[in-house]
Amino acid sequence: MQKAQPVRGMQDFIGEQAARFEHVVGTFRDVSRRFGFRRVEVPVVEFTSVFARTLGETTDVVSKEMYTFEDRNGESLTLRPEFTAGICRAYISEGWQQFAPLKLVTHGPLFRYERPQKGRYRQFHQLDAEVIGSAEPAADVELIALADLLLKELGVGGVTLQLNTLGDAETRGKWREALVAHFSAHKDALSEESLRRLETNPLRILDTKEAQDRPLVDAAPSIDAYMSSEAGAFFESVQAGLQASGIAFQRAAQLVRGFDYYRHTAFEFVSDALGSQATVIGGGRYDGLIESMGGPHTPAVGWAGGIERLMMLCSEPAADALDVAVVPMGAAAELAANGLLAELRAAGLSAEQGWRGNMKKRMERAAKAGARFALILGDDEIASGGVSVKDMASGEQQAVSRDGLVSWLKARA
RNA sequence: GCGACCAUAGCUCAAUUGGUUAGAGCGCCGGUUUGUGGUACCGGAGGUUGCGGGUUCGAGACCCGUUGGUCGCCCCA
Repeated sequence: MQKAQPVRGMQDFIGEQAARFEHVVGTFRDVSRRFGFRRVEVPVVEFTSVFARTLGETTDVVSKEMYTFEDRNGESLTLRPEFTAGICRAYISEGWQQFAPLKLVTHGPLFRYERPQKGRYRQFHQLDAEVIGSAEPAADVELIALADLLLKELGVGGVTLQLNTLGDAETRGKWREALVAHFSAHKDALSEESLRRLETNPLRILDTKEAQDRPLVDAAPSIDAYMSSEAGAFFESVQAGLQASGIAFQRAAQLVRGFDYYRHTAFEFVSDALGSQATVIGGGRYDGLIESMGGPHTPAVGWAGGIERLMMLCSEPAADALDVAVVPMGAAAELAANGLLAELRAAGLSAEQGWRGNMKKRMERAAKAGARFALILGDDEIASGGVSVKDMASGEQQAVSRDGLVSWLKARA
């Protein structure tokens, strides 16, 4: 039999890792609640067409990088590689138009069939925030402010916000044409990679890592020259809103999104500590997506952030402390400990006991569990109707009556 | 899909240019103390050196394959 092992790119978390995961998700819940975002739940599995249609049937992304399989009815299903498409599908099929504008958050596992590397796994986890049904730049500002506060509360340092605009449909189209014309005129100077992108995804040439492309990219036409007055005003408004919110950003002219449904704002919070997988939170406005999926024209903006990447960058969460460890000695005390534990837990205190071993062993377990107090319960205590309470930090020990025990502990724990 | 590096105890790592019964720290279990932890001392369990083949008198070490990991490329929704 094969040795038990996880599927490639899948991870198991325990201890500090699990605590960090919980810390990131818990902070996200808390911060998003303060912004008035509501939780939404959508399936992990969708019809393949939900993702294929929004991503383009022919791209690498669809053909090679999705977990796609046939179910027993021969239907092509896909484990979600992102949140947005599924949420938009739900928006259309559940008639959530009636609730618009919607401020939604969710988090959970996503799946991409890729080669694992630093901060990139086949099953990974993201936080996700979307505003659906609002065309106002204020929605973009609020969404970015949510991400900004989240990073601050997590204590993530060394992150900068990069901001760009892709303009409206008209601006984007003209700019794209100009870029294609520019690069096509200098094909002989382009790297092989960029030549390929010229055919598949010309905007992404701006994102090149090839030094030889640098001069051409720097000389490429700027979107600003093609910006419609409406698109220009929108971008100005977003920038002014960020400034007024006290959120620092950098204009990143090379920051682009390949798909046509992206409009206006594009942004990424980029870390200087994660190697080549540097984006911690990325998002933008996708006014054309829901329409392209067969729904009504619906402006929307959103972002997603990788939980694993945030876990690597956030400050270490405080270890969970245990209020009370019960240390029973003898059969009568072990029996009595059950009632004592029930009482403590019902009162809101965290309490557990060592299930076996002599007193030394149980005290060791109490210390290892991080207990504030050890409650020693033996024949002497049962006879006197009290409990010996040891403060694990100071080592001081005193007798407390059984009747007043819970209130005594609650006052101190 | 491509490239580089890596794989020894539960974990982190040793093992002289290929040489005999593969070691240590931490952790775990037990004891010094059958009613006292965080520090001490003593003892113990735990390895077909990822897996398969090859070279050699002899392989943890060298070669080939394979699986997995790490980092990068492609891609990045």
